[in-house]
Amino acid sequence: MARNKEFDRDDALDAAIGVFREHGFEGTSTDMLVRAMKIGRQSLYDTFGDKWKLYCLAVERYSIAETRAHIATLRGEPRAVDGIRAMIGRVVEDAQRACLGVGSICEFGESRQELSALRQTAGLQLKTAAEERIRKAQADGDIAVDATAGEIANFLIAGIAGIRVAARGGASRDDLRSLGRMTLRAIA
Amino acid sequence: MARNKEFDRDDALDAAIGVFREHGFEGTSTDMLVRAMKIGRQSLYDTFGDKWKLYCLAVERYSIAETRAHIATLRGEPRAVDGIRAMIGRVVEDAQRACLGVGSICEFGESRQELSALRQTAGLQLKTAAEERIRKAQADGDIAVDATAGEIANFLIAGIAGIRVAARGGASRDDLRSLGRMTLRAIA
DNA sequence: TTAATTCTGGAATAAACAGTCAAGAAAGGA
DNA sequence: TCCTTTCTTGACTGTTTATTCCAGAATTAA
Repeated sequence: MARNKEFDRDDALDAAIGVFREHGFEGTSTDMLVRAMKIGRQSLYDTFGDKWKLYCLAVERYSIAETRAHIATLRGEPRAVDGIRAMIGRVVEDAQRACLGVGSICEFGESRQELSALRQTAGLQLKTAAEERIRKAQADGDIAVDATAGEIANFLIAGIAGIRVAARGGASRDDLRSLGRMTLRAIA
Repeated sequence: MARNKEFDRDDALDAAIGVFREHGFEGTSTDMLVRAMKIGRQSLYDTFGDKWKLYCLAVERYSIAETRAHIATLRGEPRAVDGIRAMIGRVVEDAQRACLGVGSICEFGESRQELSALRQTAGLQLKTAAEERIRKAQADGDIAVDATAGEIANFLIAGIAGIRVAARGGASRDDLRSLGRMTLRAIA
């Protein structure tokens, strides 16, 4: 069995993610994808099916990576509240690049069940991990106890979306830092 | 000079807004627009130029109306903090329908200066009005004074975006109400 | 009524688009 | 070496798109 150059599927997906997060699904043409992914048109169709399947795979890969990064940051500090701070801090520092999750939510809402299912999986993972750390931080006396961990987790996740929309809308780095600070202040 | 049925330009624009906020610019075809606006294709091009100009006009009209509504709600209560609460409450209750402002930010970011300019105008108006009420509420002793009115205004606006993204992503009414409560709690 | 004007709807156009096809280049296994 | 497989390339197809054109219907002023 002869194996060829056989481009890296994950690298190609990462390139597709880069295009989709900047231009959305409808704003992206297959030509843009082929050029960015540096593969032949036929390889794209052979490997990923069609544009929609590729988009779904891109969103899935992005969600998994982003969720994993959030959770790693969340757990990366011994003190739970510091992990929460770090998660928000990471969002602020990375906010120049558009978020494919937010983009796909805004573009499609709940109209595609494939996307909704993907989001639910990733969202639940993140929320569960966040709740666990929030409960810990509450037990440490570092954040408010007059709201449930679930409420606080949802608030943090919505806060992240708010920061990312603000960034996409042109907010300065200082504005974003201020938003991060306010979001954290809110749960203290 | 003979004047005909002469469809209402604003009604037509409102219909276009309805389509654009649900499907975005790229996801909307001129056929969808013509059908929703209930005007002839030629009338659309005669009256609005082309699809992009129509989109810009739709975003402008939407932004003006939405900003006006925010400010009216903000000022609709004698106590400043109640106006702020009411503004967030209105967002929560109206969040089933996609926001064209958030949609256009996510779809185009800062890549179209026409849109960026529109947004800046509307955003500044809202921020200024919010700051004025925030300062009042601070003077009343109803909200925190350890953050500037500008910071709090930005936080509220980002919070609104976060609530709207959450809603678009399928959050329940109760979740949204909880987000509103948390956002308000944050500035108290 | 008649004339002027405005909207409509379908047809035409030209570009962009997603997706397919087929010939060949590259690369490794036999 | 030759064969098999995989990737590339460019051309091709058929559809969808935005936009324009045009003929006629509707509407109102004179």
